[in-house]
Amino acid sequence: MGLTKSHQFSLYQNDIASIAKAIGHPARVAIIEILLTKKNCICNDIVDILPLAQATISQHLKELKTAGIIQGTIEGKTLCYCINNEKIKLLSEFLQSVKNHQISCDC
Amino acid sequence: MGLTKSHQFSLYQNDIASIAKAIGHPARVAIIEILLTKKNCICNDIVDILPLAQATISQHLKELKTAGIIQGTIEGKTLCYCINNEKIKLLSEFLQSVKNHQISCDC
DNA sequence: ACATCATATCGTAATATTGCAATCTGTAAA
DNA sequence: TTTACAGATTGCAATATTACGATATGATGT
Repeated sequence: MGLTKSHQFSLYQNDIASIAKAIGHPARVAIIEILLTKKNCICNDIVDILPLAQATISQHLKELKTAGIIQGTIEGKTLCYCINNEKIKLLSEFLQSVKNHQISCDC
Repeated sequence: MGLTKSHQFSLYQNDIASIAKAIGHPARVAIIEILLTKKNCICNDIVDILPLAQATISQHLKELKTAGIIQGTIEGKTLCYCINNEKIKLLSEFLQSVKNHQISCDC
């Protein structure tokens, strides 16, 4: 036990969940916010900004990358990260449909 | 170690993260979808629909409730769950701002 | 009162996540 | 080539999550 039964759920449900899960940590929300303040790409000041060790941030970046939320390209000595809107859109549309399907509720 | 450094991040960042985290499991995405198919409230068929034990589903419902995504009211013998749009909106608006801030990127 | 049904809670095992120091890798400057 | 820097990876400890059987709780019907 303790193993998530992913195979029991649809591809879509797993996809939505993995995007949301990637956003589900304050450090990763912070990273996304930092990526937005920089014009487009950021070449890693993140370590200086956030109160976490370099190894930890590298790990969080990897998770965001694995979930497809950010992309990184090597640019000489440094890495250049930016947000991939595809996944953001997918989750956004899911939330939109939740809002739309919502009917008056007495709860 | 192993303890998330929540206090190092803003209330907003923690809030967004906890909403996303709650959605970050396929079973919980499935539960949300089920709640949408029922007109407004659902009086627990979830256990019959999902391939998980009753205890597990109860736990997932609790997490969604703790995150503020769903609300439950007792209705005689059964419980009546429905979605609370406030939190959905908050995360939705965050994603919207991510999309809006996005500027052309060469990555 | 008793049985029944719907859910919650407890206890526990398996697995995943978080965080960091230390170390490795690859690029660029000296 | 040596040095220095930016990141990634590894190894490990602490903690959290997932899942479920068993049991508790609480309301309804008999």
